[in-house]
Amino acid sequence: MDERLLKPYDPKKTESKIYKLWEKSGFFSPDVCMEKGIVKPDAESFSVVLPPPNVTGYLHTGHALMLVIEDIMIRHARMKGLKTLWLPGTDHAAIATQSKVEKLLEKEGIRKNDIGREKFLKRVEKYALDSHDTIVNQAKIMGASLDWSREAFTLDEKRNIAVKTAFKRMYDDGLIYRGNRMVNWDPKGQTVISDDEIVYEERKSKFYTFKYGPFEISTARPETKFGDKYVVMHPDDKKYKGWKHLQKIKLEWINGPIEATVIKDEMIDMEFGTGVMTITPWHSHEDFALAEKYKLEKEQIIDKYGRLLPIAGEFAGMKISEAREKIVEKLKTKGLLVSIDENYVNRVATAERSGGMIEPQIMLQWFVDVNKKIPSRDNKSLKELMLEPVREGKIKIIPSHFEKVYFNWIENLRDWCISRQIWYGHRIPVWYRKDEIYCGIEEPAEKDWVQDEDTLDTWFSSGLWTFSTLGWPEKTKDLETYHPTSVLETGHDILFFWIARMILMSQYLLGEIPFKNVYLHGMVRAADGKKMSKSLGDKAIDPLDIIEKYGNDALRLAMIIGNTPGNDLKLNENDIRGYKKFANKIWNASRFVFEQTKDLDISTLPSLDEEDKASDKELQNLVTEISKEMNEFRFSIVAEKLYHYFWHTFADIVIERSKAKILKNQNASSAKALLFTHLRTLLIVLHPFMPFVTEEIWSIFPNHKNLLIVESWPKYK
RNA sequence: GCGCGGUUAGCUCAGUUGGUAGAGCAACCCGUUUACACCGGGAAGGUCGGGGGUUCAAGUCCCUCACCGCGCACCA
Repeated sequence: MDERLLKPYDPKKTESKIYKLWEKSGFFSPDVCMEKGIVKPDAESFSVVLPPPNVTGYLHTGHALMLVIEDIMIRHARMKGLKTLWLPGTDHAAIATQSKVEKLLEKEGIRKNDIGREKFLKRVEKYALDSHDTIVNQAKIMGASLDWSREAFTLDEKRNIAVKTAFKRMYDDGLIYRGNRMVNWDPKGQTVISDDEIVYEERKSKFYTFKYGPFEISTARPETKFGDKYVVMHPDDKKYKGWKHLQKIKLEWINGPIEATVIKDEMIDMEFGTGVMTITPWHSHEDFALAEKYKLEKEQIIDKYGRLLPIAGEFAGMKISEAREKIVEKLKTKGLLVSIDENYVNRVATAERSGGMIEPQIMLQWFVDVNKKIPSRDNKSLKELMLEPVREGKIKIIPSHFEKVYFNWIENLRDWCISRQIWYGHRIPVWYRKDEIYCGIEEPAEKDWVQDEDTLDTWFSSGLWTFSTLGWPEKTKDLETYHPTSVLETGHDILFFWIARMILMSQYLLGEIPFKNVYLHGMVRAADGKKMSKSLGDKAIDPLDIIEKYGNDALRLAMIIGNTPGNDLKLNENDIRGYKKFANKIWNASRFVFEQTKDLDISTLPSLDEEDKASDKELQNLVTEISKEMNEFRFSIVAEKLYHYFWHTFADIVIERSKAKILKNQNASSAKALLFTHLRTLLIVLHPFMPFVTEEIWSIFPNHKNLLIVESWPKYK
């Protein structure tokens, strides 16, 4: 009897040892599996790219869930003999990482502008590297069977070439353009952000109504009203039928008399407020659109630091927050204030990362045109290229109801603003010389060219992830073998940010889909249902603490059983404790089997009696069932069935029955053979779910040829 | 406002094409029979959110209402 079996199963002693064994074997790499004859050269491939964790610290329970689900898929595929690649990497996460480091520097009393771009970037890179090391180390503790030999980083040299190549192609095709357009300016982070990076917060604010000539207008933002010289009403509004479109009126406003123009447009909601509003085209998406429609003048009121410009007269230079009440006071003195609603609730746009209040501005930025027809892609637009594969079922989203959400997002999609005024990230590959502009992979050779100061939205490089990691733009063997990837598994919160952008990039640059299946997992919540936030650094449950306490296999089962795609998971310590017992149950059952079968000649197993044949058949049926369910990604149900079968059929029935047979020496050989084959099969099918305890038992298994990680998945009908 | 998801045993949740409800944990009773007390045996527990419909048959399909959660849009 192996000494290890004399004590209860000890995950702590076992897990790191087992992971090292796997790493040493090289089986995480499909190339090694082929060299060693475990995978046939003509085998089908199964590939997954790891959604690269941000290098902003450490892994949380959400990452753990992702690693568990993907590791299960990968281990299963590998055991089925597929050419299996799980490719790791990390994401530089431009804004997220930069603002994290800025906050750290703040504590030292340093601002990034004090030390300059170069020095600051050094600090960020150091931080990113440390985070990377922590993350890789954690992923290993979690048992992820990733092919580390192919590891990538969204901001490394190879990925930079991919980014520049992608940018240039899109630029040459007219899909990337530079223009003055309405963008979301974050005065706190001092950068533009995309529509998707906005978080809306409900806030109670004052809602003022003022006299505006013969009209009354309402606003929550009096400080933007200096330049308002257009007053808009609905053409069908009977209250204002006396006024004509483009009619001029003179009126007294904040800083004296002005001339305003009446605009009649159907965008107005007659029922809201007084049914009349003035517009501020420079600082509102909707007003901008209206101004474009009627070719109205646009004036900037607020600068990029959130201060009022000279147009504000005596208020110029003031911060918005400071100016607001003073402006209201002045209007009141002039007798133009009608009322103040103190209980008005509106949604305030804030920046996801910095928390700053978004100030829409017209700015010169870089955009991706999502509506332009692309000749090289059958005159389809990027929008169409994103819609098509999902609509046609080439890309399957699990659970399928997210397809509707996806379509809805694309239909409302505006051009994607990709330039950012931050330092950390891929620099825009564009150079300027007076009025000339040059876009290229390399810096122009001649003198006097100055590169664009801005960097790219981090999702631009993430969008290339399925193929930039496989060597694109080079035509590599990896790219040919593993792209499109089999599954993209990630949280549903980045459906738009990432999944949509990957489809965009792959469809446009490669003319093929990036992945065949999208498996969306839910958010991991604490037992009380509260969100375990990733960006706030809230370590409600640290996956590593759980592993320390209960072992990896237990955590895995707790994350899989009862967790279906798209639904949130409440992580409950009781469950984890229960699955720790299960790992021990497997351990003890194995001890019994090994004890009872040590005299068994496993080269010629004895035949089974009728009763045992029936049990054997039952297991075969189970294997058939779960094999099908594995292929449909129904991991929750498979894990539950295996748990139940092992405990309540194998342990409670098969083992118990064998005791009597062996004791009485009636059909003892049949019972022993059944114990042996049952345990063997169960260890194999349990392995993707509980890799550590099964691999450890496998190492004690008589006559095992290789590691369990590369053992063949049992045949099924 | 538009859309999506949820509502099943005390708790957490499964339940694939419709065929008279399942698991884990908790609680209850019995048991220390040498793989395992990180255990075994037994019993209990649900008119599947409300209402209506289709069907021989509905947790499962359709309509409707309520509550919870989420996404998107608007907010002068």
